[in-house]
Amino acid sequence: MDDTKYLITSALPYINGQPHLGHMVGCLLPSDVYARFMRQMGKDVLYICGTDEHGTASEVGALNEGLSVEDYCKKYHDVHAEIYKAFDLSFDYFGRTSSEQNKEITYHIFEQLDKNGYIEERTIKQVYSIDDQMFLADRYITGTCPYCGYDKARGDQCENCTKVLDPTDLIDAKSTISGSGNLEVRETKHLFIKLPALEEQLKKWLETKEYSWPDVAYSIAKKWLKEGLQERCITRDLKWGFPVPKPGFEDKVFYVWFDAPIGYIGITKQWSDEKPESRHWKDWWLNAPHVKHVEFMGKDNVPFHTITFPAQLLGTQEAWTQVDFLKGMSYLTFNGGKFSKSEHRGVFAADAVAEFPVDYWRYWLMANAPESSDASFTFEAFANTINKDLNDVLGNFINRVMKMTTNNFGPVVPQGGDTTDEEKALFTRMDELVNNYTTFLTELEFRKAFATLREMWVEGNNYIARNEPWKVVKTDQDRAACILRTALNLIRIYAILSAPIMPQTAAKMLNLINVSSEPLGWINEPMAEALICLKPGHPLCQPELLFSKIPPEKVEELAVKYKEKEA
RNA sequence: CGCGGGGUGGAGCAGUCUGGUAGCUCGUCAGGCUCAUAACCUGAAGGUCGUGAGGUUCAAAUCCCACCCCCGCAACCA
Repeated sequence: MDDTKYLITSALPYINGQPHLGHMVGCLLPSDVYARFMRQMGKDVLYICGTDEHGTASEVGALNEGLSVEDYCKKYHDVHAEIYKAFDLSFDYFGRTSSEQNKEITYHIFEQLDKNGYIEERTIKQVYSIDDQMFLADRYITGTCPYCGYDKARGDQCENCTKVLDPTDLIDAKSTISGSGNLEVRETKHLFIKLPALEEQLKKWLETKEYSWPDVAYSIAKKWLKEGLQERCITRDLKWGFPVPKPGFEDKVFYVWFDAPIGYIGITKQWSDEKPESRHWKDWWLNAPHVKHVEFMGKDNVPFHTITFPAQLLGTQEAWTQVDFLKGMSYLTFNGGKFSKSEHRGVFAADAVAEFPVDYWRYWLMANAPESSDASFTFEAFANTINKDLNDVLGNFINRVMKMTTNNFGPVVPQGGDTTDEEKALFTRMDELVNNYTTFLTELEFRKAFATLREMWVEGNNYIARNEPWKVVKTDQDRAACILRTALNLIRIYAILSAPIMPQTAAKMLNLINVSSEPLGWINEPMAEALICLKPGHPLCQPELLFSKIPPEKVEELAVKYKEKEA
């Protein structure tokens, strides 16, 4: 008996701002599809996500909206939660990094690191904004680049000439928060995690992942180690965050990237605290060798999940669950460029669900997921796929089979006829495809998986076209009954296999053929059995269209509306 | 400058690790069918795989070298 438990986490979306399609496809959707798939496979799954709330950006965001940071974060936490619910993300718990539970675990991990000698104090010089009454991260300072004269150079780097800068290099430096030029350099004391001391341990651990992690993830991690790790500052001079529990640092908080990944653990504890009698967070995180941790994230997050967070855990010298498999996604671009909130370019998740059914988005995004390289979203491509794959191939198959059946045999699975070589050929082909599909999903090869799912739909149309039941029914009722019965059984298979990517559509499909969606398992038996599951006489519902096409006018309208094309 | 990823028929991708007559989806064209959402099925045309009359090899999209282009990263933005 397989007692492996699967801990599935999606990178925690940052609280500040609305999630867009890039966020959805970068970690949220793939993790959901995987979690749903694994649950259908009968695995013990815990799927965790939440909002990442600390950092300067929330403080600034709150300031701009005239809210306290607490209220601001609460507000946007709810916004995120609502959107993800609309996208049918099936989190077991959607928590917050600002929770008490996360604070508790962050403190514990910090104290262990400190006790084990992995923390050191350093005094650094940092720019202080007198008018903002706060220290500014280099990013939050702009001025004129001393090398190229670009007047919007940031304190860490000039985007124009790409030179790496020190904020004190800037001419006429200003705070991006208030615009004030009233800045001065002050000394400030901070805590650093001694990553170099953990380098050897980390390297050893990482090497065990060479063949199980995707190339992108492994090579990014290896690059960091190759260049040599540096001590990393884990505290900040901010008000919003967890106060540092160390004498002399009470007025500082932890750096957002210190407590954000710990959030996976803290949120698990939020989950278990709701039902302490039956849920135990430690079963998933501490001394839990049977847990496989699968993480999903965008490629920008990879170093934090492969280097800094694992190092934090290693340094405690406790047996925390580390990442076993990690799926790093590339970026989805909008018409070749970046999604940009400030320029209103791109489609935000909330817009998306207002325009089309969620399953359209889920299907398109996953079938075209940016796995090996960045992918581009355009409404034209989107409409193309929805019209072709969902309407013409899948939707039409279901509709033609349902109508032909009810018109000729009434609303029941027809009786008569025995399986012939035609059906046996179909069984063989479908066995192969289902097997491939399951393997691709297990290995998180999403594009390949959904191309295979589509192939199964095509196979259904193929079977119908070859056997021509509309002709046969005039001469041989029994044979026609067998063909349609087999086709109706295909609908059941399609529903079950489509459920991870299109849960609502899958439920509708099962409704049409009067099959309960509870519990929803996987197809593990051979097709010779699976395709005779619906027996003659089983009642059917009235045919109903599952999808509708996106007309060219709509594509044009949306392209303009979302500035894919200039109006 | 450095690092990572990418550059394959009109579009989007697979194949590259383990070298051996270039594959898939869309689109296009032709045919079939008419049960079905003018949907479905079949077939065809179309590329020599960023560049180099580079290297290795009997053989390179696949290995090596140089260069070009695109995207991203560069550790106090998350």
